[in-house]
Amino acid sequence: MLKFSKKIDYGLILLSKLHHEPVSASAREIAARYRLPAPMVANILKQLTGAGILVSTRGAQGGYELAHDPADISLADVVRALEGEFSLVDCTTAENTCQYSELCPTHDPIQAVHRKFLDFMSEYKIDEILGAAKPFNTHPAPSLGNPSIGKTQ
Amino acid sequence: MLKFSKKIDYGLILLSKLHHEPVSASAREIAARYRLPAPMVANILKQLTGAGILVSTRGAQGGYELAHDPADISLADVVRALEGEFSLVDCTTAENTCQYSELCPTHDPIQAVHRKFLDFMSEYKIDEILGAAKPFNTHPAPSLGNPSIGKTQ
DNA sequence: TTCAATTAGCACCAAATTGATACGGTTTTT
DNA sequence: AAAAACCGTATCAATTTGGTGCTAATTGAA
Repeated sequence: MLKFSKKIDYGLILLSKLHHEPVSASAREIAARYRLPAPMVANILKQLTGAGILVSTRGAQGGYELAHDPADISLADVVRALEGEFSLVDCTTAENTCQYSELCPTHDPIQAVHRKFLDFMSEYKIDEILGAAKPFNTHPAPSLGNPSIGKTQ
Repeated sequence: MLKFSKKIDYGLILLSKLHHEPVSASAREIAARYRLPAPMVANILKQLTGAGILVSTRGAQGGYELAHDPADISLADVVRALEGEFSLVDCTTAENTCQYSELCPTHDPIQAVHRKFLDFMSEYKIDEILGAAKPFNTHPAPSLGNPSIGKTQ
């Protein structure tokens, strides 16, 4: 489906937190603050670190910080870090060239749509997102810790 | 994940076919032509008809045709017809207002991203897609009938 | 008027993906 | 040493997706 996964949803919240409170914060702290599932938060932070978006400090008093200015990180970077190379349809990647591309009547135009989505996300730097985000969350969230309550369909 | 479902992928192929060969075509015919799974094609055509994008004629010699000029049908219409109202995250729809929107630091900016995606898809009329599509497929496709071969990840 | 073609509307199932958890290992500070 | 914290990986349940099947209603044609 055409939807952000929870990982991306959560990931943007975590980046927002790290941007507005630029002190090294541990996974446990952040999870507690936003009442998000702790192991998920840990996994997401690990992936963002692996992708070079965050830097980590190990050991006691360790934690995570932004590795770059948020103006240098695009939405596409975050998506790539958390769910792999963006691909609107399976036949967009070079290694997995669709063997029917010559026959498929919509191959070329769908590639064009793919590129437009990718360009949009690549130009959309997360400082735009984080800048508009509320600085931080004074009240700890209530019982359920899910920022996207209210299932669609 | 941020990806077109097969339904949308197939749906665009079917629309392309109905545009370039504007005679009423049956689900079986189209499925056979593009070597797509027949029941899937039938379901997709039914959904597109229900959404008013196609018109159907029942009975022998029946089939489907485009209901409108492709310049009047947007990518958003097709997505909505085949996988319901577009929603980048769960808390975008009015009925399902996220009860934590006041607390969630990224609620507002993510809504903005959602609207940008929706606007893009609403302005993207499918005549742009179908116009660039190859008129039709002279060779019947080989054995496997999947236009998106080559799985990503 | 009967028959075959075809859409309509379900209900169903299996495979893939996602959301979430667990655990043992390594690094660093105190 | 011990505690805090990250790292890697493996696992598991729930959801979604891709795909199928069946029965009824409709229509054109033999």
